[in-house]
Amino acid sequence: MKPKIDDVARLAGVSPTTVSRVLNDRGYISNETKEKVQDAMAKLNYFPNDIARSLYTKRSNLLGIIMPTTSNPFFGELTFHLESICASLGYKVLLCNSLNQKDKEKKYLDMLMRNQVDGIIVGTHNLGILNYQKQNLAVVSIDRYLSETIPVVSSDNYEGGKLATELLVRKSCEHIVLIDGVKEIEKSYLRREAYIDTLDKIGKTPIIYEIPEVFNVQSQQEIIENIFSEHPEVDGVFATNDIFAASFITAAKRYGKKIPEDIKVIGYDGTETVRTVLPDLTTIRQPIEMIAKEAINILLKEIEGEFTDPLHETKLPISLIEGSTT
Amino acid sequence: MKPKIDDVARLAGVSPTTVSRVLNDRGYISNETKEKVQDAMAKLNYFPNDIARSLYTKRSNLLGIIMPTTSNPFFGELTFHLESICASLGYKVLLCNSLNQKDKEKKYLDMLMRNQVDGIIVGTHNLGILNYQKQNLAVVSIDRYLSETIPVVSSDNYEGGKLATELLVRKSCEHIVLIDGVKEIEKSYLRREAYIDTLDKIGKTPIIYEIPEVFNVQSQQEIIENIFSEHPEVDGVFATNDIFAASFITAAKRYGKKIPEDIKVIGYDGTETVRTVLPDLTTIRQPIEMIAKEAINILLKEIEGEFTDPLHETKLPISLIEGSTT
DNA sequence: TTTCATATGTCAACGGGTTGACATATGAAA
DNA sequence: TTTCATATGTCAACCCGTTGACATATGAAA
Repeated sequence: MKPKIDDVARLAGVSPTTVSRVLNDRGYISNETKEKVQDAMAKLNYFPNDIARSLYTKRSNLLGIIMPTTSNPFFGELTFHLESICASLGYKVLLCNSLNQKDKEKKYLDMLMRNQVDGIIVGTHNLGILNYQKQNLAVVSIDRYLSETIPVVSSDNYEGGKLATELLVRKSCEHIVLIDGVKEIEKSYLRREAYIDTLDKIGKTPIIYEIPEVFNVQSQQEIIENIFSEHPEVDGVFATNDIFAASFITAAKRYGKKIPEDIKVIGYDGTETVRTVLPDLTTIRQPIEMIAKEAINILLKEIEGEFTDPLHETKLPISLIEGSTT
Repeated sequence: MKPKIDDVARLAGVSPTTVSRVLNDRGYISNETKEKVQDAMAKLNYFPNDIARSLYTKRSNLLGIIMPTTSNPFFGELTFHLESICASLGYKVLLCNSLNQKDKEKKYLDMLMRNQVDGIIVGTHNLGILNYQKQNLAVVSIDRYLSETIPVVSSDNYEGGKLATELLVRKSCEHIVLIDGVKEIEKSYLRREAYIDTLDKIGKTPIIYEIPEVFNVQSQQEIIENIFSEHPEVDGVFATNDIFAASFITAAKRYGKKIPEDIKVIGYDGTETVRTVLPDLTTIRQPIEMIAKEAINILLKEIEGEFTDPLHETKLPISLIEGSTT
């Protein structure tokens, strides 16, 4: 059986209250007693039961992180930073990979509520559910507009979309295709809007390809290949994430198109992984670590009840990284 | 205040015990009562407190996952699969990114113990700590030999290393360099051993480059660049992960070397991300999902106490994916 | 000598849900 | 009419650590 506080007390020859005082650094304890207790804990291999602790204190120090999937480099890196920061602040992280599936998100949310998480960081977009379940729960969203009461942290998507499109225009692309995710209600499409606006301004027509199953490589490839038959004139591609961009480049090679000579390509995200594996790719880099920091900042304020602004939105700066694909 | 079981009971007009009976599907309950209770729960937005529940049942249904970093595509994908499978089995996951740092791993382990996890899945290699802290804790390791009592799940690293090296030999490479991580005590180096054995057999000398900070892109690049000055004759490279391979290819380009004409390169892991971003890369693919499944299988058996074999090792099949870099 | 900061003990309530023991009531089958 | 499965209630103990109230003891400063 696992040792409990009474076992420690007995071995150390003190009362359970004293052990608790040592554990929580409360009241008066002599160094001598403190050491005796710590020795006993070490000897017994005692770990205080945080579950019992949480029950009494009503603070779980648990945060939920709901992401589509840590398989994706953007979310994988985001999750890493989020968790690292949480750990440094004494928060523990319950990880949820929802794959953007509504039913899974619902289940995960339920699970997080039952586990008394102090807050939730959301990187997926189906959680309209949150509205009425919210109650006092602290929530912060990354890059998704979930509801009017949930603060959003994102990078400057409009600026990013503008920078990307303008670069292609500046490089004399005449037929610029956008490869994007599917337009859904809960998600803002600022990258797309910037693309459309920028083309509008110079009298060009947007050509948009939507990839529905973000995490299904197969269908992704098929849709991208359609571009070559349906728009053989394409000479510029703005992909709203680097994976799409990479898939396009692969397809382009198969179709005998040279990059950047025949077609210029710019991606989005600029994750470390893609920067390492495909350093040539021109992309818009998101400040992933900064996003993580800011999201947690806001969430902690919500948890402490210091946060009141209902329509809070944080836009962090992006940067253009020019490789050799443009 | 959050509603509790008594609030639900009051609203439904039943006793708390009856609510508990509904929650746990225990004893006799009429459908009518069941519905009344469920309605009340819905109305109050009640979530049973899993913390209180765990305290009594002594089962947290919590698993700890300790990985170096989810930023890395291999571990990101592994974490995704592990978490997904856990979720489908009713287990919750506490995520830990240790960056392979001993002090962090120690802290994480401590945290997991305090949180009464039912088991731990380890993908890092510093946990000699586990030996004496282990007690009754169920642990399974992925690809690392932590101690004699901890089962290991991995893919067939020796076979993979052999396949990779043999491919380079078959493609007439004369000077084959291995790019590997740093050799440490707790980790097995079967990929490296296979490389050495294979070269030995045909009378060639191994040339090994070790990259210490797996997650520091900077130093990684520097070490790799040394290859060109120290071994300009190199015409084949076996990198023990795809990221190293990609870094080498980048460096090779900078040095005016053509791949595969001048130098042939094979990587390791074959993650979806790298397969998408750099599909040309020849690599040894690990069955990541299968590894995750098997690890959890074993862990659950340990938790249920059905597991006895102390020296358990599972080797899953790898496969060669030939791209155009060899 | 008095006073007070320091040091430790005892005790019980508390957090929220679970469970076993036991009581009671109803309606259908034997 | 008896019996029993079904249905629900009451009650208290339990899980484990925390905390406040209160008692007691010691030694040093005033």
